[in-house]
Amino acid sequence: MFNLQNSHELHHRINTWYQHHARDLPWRRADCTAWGVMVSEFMLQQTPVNRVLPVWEEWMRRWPTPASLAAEDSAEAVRAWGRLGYPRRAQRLHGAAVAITKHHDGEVPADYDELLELPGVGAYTAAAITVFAFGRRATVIDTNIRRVHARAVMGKALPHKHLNAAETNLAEELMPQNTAVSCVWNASVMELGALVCVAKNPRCEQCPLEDICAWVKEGKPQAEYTPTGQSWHGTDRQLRGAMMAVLRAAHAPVPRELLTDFSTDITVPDALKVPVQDLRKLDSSQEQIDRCYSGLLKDKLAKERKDRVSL
DNA sequence: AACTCGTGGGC
DNA sequence: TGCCCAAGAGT
Repeated sequence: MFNLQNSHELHHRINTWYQHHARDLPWRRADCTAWGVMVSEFMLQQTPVNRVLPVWEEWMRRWPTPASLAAEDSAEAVRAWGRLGYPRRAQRLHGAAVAITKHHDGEVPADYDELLELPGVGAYTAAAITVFAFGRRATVIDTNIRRVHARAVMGKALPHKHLNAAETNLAEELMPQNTAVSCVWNASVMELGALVCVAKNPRCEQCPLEDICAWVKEGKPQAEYTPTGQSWHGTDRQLRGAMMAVLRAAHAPVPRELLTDFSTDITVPDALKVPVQDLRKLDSSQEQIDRCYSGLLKDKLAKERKDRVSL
């Protein structure tokens, strides 16, 4: 394990690397609002930067403040979310905008605990907004940071399956005391994990820590477990994703048949520009279809009458 | 604590 | 090609 007494060496190396290699992302610019940072953090949950960029730009243009989003129906948020995935994030972001408008005078709160109260904001997002939007001192822990810590400090190929107290304690111990330095540190470690210390085929020759990395020192031992893959083909998720595509394209309630009967040819109204090829590839049981249909209603991605569905 | 929730690029 | 995985949150 890396000697924590030398953590200032880590700070200096990684922060210096960041000065030269950080991407110029719009939500990192000085003129980006706290709301802009918040929107980016929601979109970046489990979604790569390159796919977020164009959607974020559109959202900022359309909803420059929490109040402007809160004034819309949540269905518009889900539509504007497009194919980013995990559409409940759009609902939660809309819900957070409503809460900010109602309880925080329309301003994104700067306090960690207040942020945590907002829908869709967990430990990571609350810390990220605290640090990146307000320049306050908080410990940011995401998948990139966990991986860098696991390798450089612990000498492991991957972090534990689930974030635990030991990892959290380590992250807090590694935090620079100085607030301004700590903010750069959080961004730097995350960026290093995103660009260099990546999950597969890490670019160690580009890493500022190569000569002191505990994992490299140990000869890059393999992971102690193999991550369980996320199933997709033939699952409810695939089917629900196809249904969501239909609902996003529709601006009026959709007949149940349009969502559930795609065993043969589907006649889609011209006004409804739907990627039906996604639907036709599916081979789902009626039971599965019903389950997904109910799930959409249950998730309030759809509502009201059960024979017609809308966002 | 373990599962579930979408989507698409990279290898 | 098929599998891996990505700035997590909620239950």
